[in-house]
Amino acid sequence: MFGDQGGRNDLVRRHNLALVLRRVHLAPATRSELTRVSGLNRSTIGALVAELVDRGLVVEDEAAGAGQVGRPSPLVRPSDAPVAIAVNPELDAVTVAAVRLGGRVLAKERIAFDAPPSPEEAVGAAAEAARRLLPDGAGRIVGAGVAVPGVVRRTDGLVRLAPHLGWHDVPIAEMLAEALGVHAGAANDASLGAQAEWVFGAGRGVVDLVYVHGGASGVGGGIISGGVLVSGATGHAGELGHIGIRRGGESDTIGVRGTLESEVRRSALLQVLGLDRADPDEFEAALLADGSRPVRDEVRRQVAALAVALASTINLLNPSRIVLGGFLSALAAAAPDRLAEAVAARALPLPDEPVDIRRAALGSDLLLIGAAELPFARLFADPLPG
Amino acid sequence: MFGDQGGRNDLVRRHNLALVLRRVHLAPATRSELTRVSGLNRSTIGALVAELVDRGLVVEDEAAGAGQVGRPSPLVRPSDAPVAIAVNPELDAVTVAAVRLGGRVLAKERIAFDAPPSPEEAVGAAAEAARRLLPDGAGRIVGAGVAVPGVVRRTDGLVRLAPHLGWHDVPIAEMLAEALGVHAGAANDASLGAQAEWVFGAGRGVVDLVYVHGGASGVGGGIISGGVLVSGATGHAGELGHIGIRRGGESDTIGVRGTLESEVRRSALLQVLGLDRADPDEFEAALLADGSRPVRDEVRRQVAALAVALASTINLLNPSRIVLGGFLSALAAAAPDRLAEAVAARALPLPDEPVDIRRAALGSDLLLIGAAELPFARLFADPLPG
DNA sequence: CAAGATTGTTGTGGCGTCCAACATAATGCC
DNA sequence: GGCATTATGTTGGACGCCACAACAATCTTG
Repeated sequence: MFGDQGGRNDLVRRHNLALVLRRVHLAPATRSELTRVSGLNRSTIGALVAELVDRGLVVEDEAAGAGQVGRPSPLVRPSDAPVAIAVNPELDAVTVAAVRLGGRVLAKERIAFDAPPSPEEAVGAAAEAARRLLPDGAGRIVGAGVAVPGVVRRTDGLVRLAPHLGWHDVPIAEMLAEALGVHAGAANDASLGAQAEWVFGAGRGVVDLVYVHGGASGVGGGIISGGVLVSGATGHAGELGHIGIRRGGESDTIGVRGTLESEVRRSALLQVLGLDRADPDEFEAALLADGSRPVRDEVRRQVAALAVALASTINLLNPSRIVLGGFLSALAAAAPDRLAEAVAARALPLPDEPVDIRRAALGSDLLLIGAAELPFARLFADPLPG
Repeated sequence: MFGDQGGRNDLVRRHNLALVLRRVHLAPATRSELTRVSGLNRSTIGALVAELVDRGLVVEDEAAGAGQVGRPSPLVRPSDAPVAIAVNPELDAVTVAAVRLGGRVLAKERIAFDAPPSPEEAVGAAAEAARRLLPDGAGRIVGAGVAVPGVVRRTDGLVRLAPHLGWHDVPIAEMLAEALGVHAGAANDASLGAQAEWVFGAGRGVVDLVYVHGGASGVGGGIISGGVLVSGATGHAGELGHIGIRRGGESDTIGVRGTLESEVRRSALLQVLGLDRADPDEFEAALLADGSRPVRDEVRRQVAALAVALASTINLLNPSRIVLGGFLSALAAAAPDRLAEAVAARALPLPDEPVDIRRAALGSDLLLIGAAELPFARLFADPLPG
């Protein structure tokens, strides 16, 4: 908690405030629940909650008593006031949302583009949308976060490389902070998706988790180890798409051959399905419905490739759960047993410690919820000035 | 630091004691240096050091003043009294050592075996050796650690699988604790080697590190992320040997084909070198001296395979440094540029953030120093009762 | 409606660190 | 050699934070 620094007493206070706030962010809880999970004294929890209420970060509902004996404990829920601006630039659009604590998407807007938006266009669209989404007094913006389809340096939100957008060394966080007047962060989209699934989705409560996201343009992911997001030295850990799984093969988006991303592609599945484009639900329905030979073969091929990469990841990181998102979720649904068997065949032979492979639980708001976690994480790190 | 628990004042004290002790364990430091790195007050550092001295964990040397203006600051060094027992069972021997804080190997003993030692034999040999290494009053045993060539559950030191020793679900830590009368831990040998290189070797000061160890029986490793050893859900993260890198190929020690361990093998190098067996120095000398075609080809083949696995690991974890130990150190030395280029070709194209690939710095004491870190880590977690 | 149970509230005490003033011990200049 | 300067150890008092205990509040149960 204090890192390499010496701990002072006021840091204890900050830590405990963050603990309560983060817990309430995960899910509303009564004061007595907070007391139990934190191990702190009732009186201390009372003081902490009171301070957070003072700061406008949480609210207390009187209602609670659900048939329990004893004095009812007030339910502590995140306040509606603090709002994070989440931005997700893509090939053909920029999506902007206002997100409340608890991962509640308050309002969302999609601004279409004909060509990939430039950084300036994306920031401009985000700033305008933010003003529309949050008319005066509708909330207090605590920060902003950008989910970028590319390699992002997490420390300062510099987009090192976003091939599909054509961005290269773009200080997107800085630009957005300038435009909005609040602090902004940026990170890889799949890595933020991982965080969202971890906090609110299929990875809830799990401490060692790997999330793998299959997007139209490639495969990415995120790693949570010991309850902490693994960011790596410069913050772009989690690039599962570039795991090497075979010799030769086709090239992926960064020109490397035989990687997960070059073998497991949504476009190849669309092709055998005879579809031009499809939204996630249509895609999955088509994949499950079509039992033709070419589709079965392609699914088998891709599941086998995915299994190699997952097994490598499992042997490397020993997660207790793997969450598959994007089109990988549909791919896994098309052959779940085959996938599980292929993974088990290549992973360490510990049959009584099987890895739990699941489908992502969050829908289209995934990346926006994840992007909002960037400013919220800052809030948790130091709840008071916010 | 406090995990999910609420922080209390006495935990701050414990944290700060551990901070000082761990820092002194890394390298002796003056009190003023401790003040600077911790950010704590002079008076607080004084009190913390005094308490650690009281407990017999550190000592203060009067000498220090190296031409500096001002009152000289006493040098704080780890005490000689606390000793950890380190045990490393292998195919043909059990090595036991007494290790002091600071990673100083006080005494070492190798007990030879004709057949792989059984758990009982290994523990018996360790207990006997410990008595010989530490006659009465030569120190206070703070705990024991076992470096096992196999898959070990870190939480309780259960050997899940050690194929070369023929061990399966052996509670080795428990057995050793029973025999020695102190707490004992156990972990995978390569993972402990990673920790040793991180603390005292080529990974010193680095916060995001991957260590890869090439042993006679296979390839293993360890991951440090954000200054914390990644242990995974059950503590056997770091099995780099079983990363899949190609289709087909030979089987590795757990029967999977086309893994790093099946492609990069010491025995294959020994074979082309025409050697039956060789110690590490002889092996490296022979590899560097022999420029014949078969040797060059085999080195190239293995370097290429290693590069695929390293690049996958880099893309997954974004470490700032990779340390190669065991025979991989010699392999890298035989073709350093080729390795660097092959890795760069498959890693994310960020040429200004190159990964620093280095050879291990610690010698034959690596695993013993790493094993000793297990009990020492416990000591740091709670310095007082120890 | 009373007993029992659980939780919020309040005031006191202990613990750990910071701070400021003072003491100590080196260097550097004369 | 003596004195100013500088850096650090040492000591006592103050502040902040949490635990604890006693009391108050409010529910369920019979």
